[in-house]
Amino acid sequence: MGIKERKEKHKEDLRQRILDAAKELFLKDGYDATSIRKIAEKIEFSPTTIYLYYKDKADIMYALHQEGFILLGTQFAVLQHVHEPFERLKAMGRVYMSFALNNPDFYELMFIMKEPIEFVKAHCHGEEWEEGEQAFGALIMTVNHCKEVGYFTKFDTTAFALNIWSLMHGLCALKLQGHLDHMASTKTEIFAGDDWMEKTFSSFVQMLEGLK
Amino acid sequence: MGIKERKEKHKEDLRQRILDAAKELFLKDGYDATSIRKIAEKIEFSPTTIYLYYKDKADIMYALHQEGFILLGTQFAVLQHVHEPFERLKAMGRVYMSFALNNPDFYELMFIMKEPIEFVKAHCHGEEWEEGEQAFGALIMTVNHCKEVGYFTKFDTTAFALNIWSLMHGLCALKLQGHLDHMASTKTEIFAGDDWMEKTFSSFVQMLEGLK
DNA sequence: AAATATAATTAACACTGTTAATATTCCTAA
DNA sequence: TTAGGAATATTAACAGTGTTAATTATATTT
Repeated sequence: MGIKERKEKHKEDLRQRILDAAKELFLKDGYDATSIRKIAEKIEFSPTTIYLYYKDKADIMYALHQEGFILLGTQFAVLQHVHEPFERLKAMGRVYMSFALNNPDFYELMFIMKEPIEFVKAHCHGEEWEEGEQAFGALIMTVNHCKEVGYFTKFDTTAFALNIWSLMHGLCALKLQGHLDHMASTKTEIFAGDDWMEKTFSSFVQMLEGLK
Repeated sequence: MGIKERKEKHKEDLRQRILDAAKELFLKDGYDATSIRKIAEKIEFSPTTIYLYYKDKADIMYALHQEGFILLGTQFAVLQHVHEPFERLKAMGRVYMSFALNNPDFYELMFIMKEPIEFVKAHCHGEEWEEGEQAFGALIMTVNHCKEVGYFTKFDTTAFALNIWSLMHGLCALKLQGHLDHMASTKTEIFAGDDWMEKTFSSFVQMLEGLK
């Protein structure tokens, strides 16, 4: 039955081609401008064909959402080689920030938009979406390691990890949505100099260092 | 020329009626579901009439965005009566959190969505949008007052204020987009109990208290 | 009352996601 | 080899969206 396998492979191929086309459009023009019809045009198929391979637009975007988490996951994975826990924590912050700045569309899809997480809730009830949880798991672990070497000893691990994630996310989100730049350009007397993301992050690190 | 004035007033009235209809739909069904046609139907006018009073949809949403900032501003204004700076800072955090939870659609429009801030950039070049900046100004002032009574003395005021805003925004945004609840429901062993927003905020306050 | 300015409307454009019905292709069994 | 049936792809259509141009109705001024 080699023919059936080839059929299956062909089908899997087309599914991937749809995703690649979607990804290209998405990274170029963003979520809204990535329409089913444009994806179809890119792969030279009829728009409705796409619905034979993906449930709907949210399904396609969820697939990209997953790709994003895998990408962030691989960047986090490298940091497991940094043995000193606090150094690793700082490095994770830097990587998170870089990821957001270098992949703004992915970041938006992964952490800002509602659609993908609602798709998870609606269709992936149960075990799915390990990728996202893994990243948070890595943070929890690192905070615990930090506690072992004397940091944050008075704090609840989960609450502290949420603090860190909230701050990093808030900083990235405010930057990406243009709020930071807007403040810097209107409140010039207070926002002297530039790179306030870096300055804010440094200030946060300084804060954490005081908690040893 | 009393007639001309009445005409002007009538025109201003319709502008307000459009905004009220938009607000009602927006608070009920959110941004996307608030269409020009639905607004028009509500005020019993033709859809295109709306374009005689507002430039486009973003213009209407910017008006609501402003209303949101005025609402938050009034809630902040009350806190000026809290004299002890650190107490005031904590109260501001609580008010910010409550505002986000009680007015999720407003919060999204004000701090999460791109459209309104891009509308500001495109059309309100210059002096406009004091409301938003005022809220941040209040935070800067309070941080400075905290420094005067011995808090955060080693930190740059602007960077520290950005830290606080980032954390509060990140926490609210993660909550509103469903990320917090998702984590709590999948990582049950780590997220025992509930109200992790409150727990995270408490942890943050605990952190700030250590900086005296 | 006629001319003009203002206000509101209809019709249309160019899109969007999505579904039902139809056509085409391909593999299997007689 | 050919007929039947399943899988795949397409066309047509629905119900929307924001927005603009052209047209009509209303009110004001000359």
